[in-house]
Amino acid sequence: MAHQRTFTLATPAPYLFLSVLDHGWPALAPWRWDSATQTLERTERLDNGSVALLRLQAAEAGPGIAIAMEGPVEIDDKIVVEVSRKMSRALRLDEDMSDFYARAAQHPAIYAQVGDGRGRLLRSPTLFEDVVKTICTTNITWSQTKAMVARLVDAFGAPWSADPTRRAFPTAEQLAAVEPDKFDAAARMGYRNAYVRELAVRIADGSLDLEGLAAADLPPAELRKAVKAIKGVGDYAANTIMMLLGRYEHLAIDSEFRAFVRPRYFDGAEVDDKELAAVYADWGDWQYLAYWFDNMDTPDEPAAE
DNA sequence: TTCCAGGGGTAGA
DNA sequence: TCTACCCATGGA
Repeated sequence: MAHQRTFTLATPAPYLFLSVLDHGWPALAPWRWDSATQTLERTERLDNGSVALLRLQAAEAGPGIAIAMEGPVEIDDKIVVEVSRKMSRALRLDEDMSDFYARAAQHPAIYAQVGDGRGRLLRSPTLFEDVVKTICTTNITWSQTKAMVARLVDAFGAPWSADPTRRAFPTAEQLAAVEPDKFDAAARMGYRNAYVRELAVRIADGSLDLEGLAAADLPPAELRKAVKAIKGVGDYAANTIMMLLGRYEHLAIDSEFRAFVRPRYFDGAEVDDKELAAVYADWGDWQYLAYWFDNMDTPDEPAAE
C-alpha cells in the first residue's frame, strides 16, 4: 500500500522555484522535469532503505516549495525532516546569495538573467552523486552524459515499488558491490568506468569520507586540493565540484566556456585560457555564476540542453 | 572514415 | 610547470 504525504519547504527571499532549471542537473536521472505541470520529480532512497517518489512544485499560496511524497512505508515526521534536509541541500536553500545579487544589480546584462531569486543551481542530495555526474560531463557530449547517468541509475539504483522503472541514484556501497565487468558493461562510461568504480570503492571501504569533506568547513584551497585528488577530477571537474559545494570563485573552463567567451569578448581570436578567464576576474567570489548567467539567454527553458 | 565532445592521467622534459 | 600522447564512447 502506498503512503502519501505533502509538506512545505520554506524558501529564502528572494527565491524563484524555476531557478531549478538554471542548471543542467534536472535533466539527469533520477531527477525529472515535467514542464506541463512545472514539477521537479525525483526518486529518492531514504535512510530506512525504502524508495519514495518526490514531486516538488512552487507552493500554490505564498512562498515555499510543496513536496508531495509517495512511498511504500508510512511517512513519519522523521522522514519529513530527512527529505527536507536533502532537498534543501539539492536546491541550496541555505546559501546566502545576497552579495551575488548586489553585484549582479550593477550589471544589467547579468541581472536580466539572474533577476530576483535565481542562481541557486540545482545539485544533488549527496556530494557523491554530484562528483559522479561531474565526471560524466568530462570529454563527452551532454546527450551522452544524460545517457550514461540514466544507465547507471537504471542498472544499479534501488527501484520505486510503485513503478520499478523509476529508480533512486545508487549509493557508493551499491556500486562498489558490483563486479567491475558487470559495471562497465551496464554503465558504458568508457574510461570513466574505472574512475567511478574507484570512487565508489574508496567511499565504501572507508578510505575516503566524501560526505565528510562536504560537511567540513575546510579552507577553499584545501577543499579544492582534496577534490582534485579524486581520480578523474582535473581542473574543470574540480572547479565544477567547488561550484556544487557553493564556492563560485573558480571558473570551470571547458570547450563550452571557450566557445562562448572567445567570440563574445575577443572577436574569435586565439587567446589562451588565462586571458579568457580574466573576463570574469572582477566578480571575485562569484566568477562561476557571472559566467553562467552571462552564457544564458533562454531564462525560461532548461539550462545546458 | 575522421573528428571530437561542457577533459584527465601519465611520462618525460 | 608544460607538452605529447593516450584514453572509451557514440554522434555528426
